[in-house]
Amino acid sequence: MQIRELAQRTGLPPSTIRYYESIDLLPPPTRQPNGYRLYREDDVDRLRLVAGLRALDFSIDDVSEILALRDRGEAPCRVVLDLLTHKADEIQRRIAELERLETQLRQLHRLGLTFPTDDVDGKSCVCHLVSQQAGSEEK
Amino acid sequence: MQIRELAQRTGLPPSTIRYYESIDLLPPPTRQPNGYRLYREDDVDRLRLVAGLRALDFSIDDVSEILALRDRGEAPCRVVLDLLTHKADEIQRRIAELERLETQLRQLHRLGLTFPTDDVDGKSCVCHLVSQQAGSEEK
DNA sequence: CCTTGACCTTATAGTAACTTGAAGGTGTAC
DNA sequence: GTACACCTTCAAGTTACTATAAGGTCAAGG
Repeated sequence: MQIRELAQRTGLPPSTIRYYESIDLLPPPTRQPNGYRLYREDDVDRLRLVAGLRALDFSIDDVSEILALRDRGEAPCRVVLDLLTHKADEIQRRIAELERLETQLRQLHRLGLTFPTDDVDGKSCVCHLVSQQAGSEEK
Repeated sequence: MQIRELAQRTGLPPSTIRYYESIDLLPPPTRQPNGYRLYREDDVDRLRLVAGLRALDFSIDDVSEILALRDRGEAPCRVVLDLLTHKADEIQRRIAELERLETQLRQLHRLGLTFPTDDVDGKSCVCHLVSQQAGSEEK
């Protein structure tokens, strides 16, 4: 099958498939006499695993590692399971962060509404509120 | 004050401050005879506004726009207020997405635990579950 | 035979927002 | 005089692609 069919069966655009090949995530496929890439059925499997992992927000590096295990004949399940937990925890933290952020934004908005919107001296302006965040935070 | 002090008072590393200058987000400061950058008090204010907006996840482009308004003597409050609401809505959507993702990850993990972890044929492996995501989704 | 259109190819650059590294100058303390 | 902590510029690296340019291939229709 040509690259377009592989693309359709995995949900990834051809450009991404070529990109994956260029970074050695996918092995170079055989070529037709005219130079076109020619894929086989198990390329679909492999790429579906990649697409699935990427949809779960795993990094390319994680995906590489999992594919490498798989290529060495080891079952990557244990590793994948660990990564799943890790990733879920990470996302939980990110959600908490974003929730804090959203609260802040809405609060600033409410506060901002109580100020005149054409005050340029910066003292009773929402910008003043925003500025105060800096310096009061660390990471 | 030198760049390090400005950095400490705004919570940004010196490299970021130089970067902001290089993309014209900050005006070039005066220089000491030895070539070192020399900042004034109101540079702290300006950079704190930038840091505050970035901490609220506003893009550099948004920040530029707000600073441009401020520099033209207009109060950016109305614009900032609009952006605040926009951004809060955006974050709300992102949170929903991440929550869906987290649920998926945990579910896969639970499912994965019910499978043998050393099965290489790929049929009863968590990898198989992951692969199935691709093709069944579209965007 | 020629053209149109849908494919395919490679290589290069652009995206966002920085960070890191190289290579070197400056200023002060011991 | 030599560590050391600053400072400087410039270039390249990061992440995961996407977009563009410039061109080759193939089948159908006129």
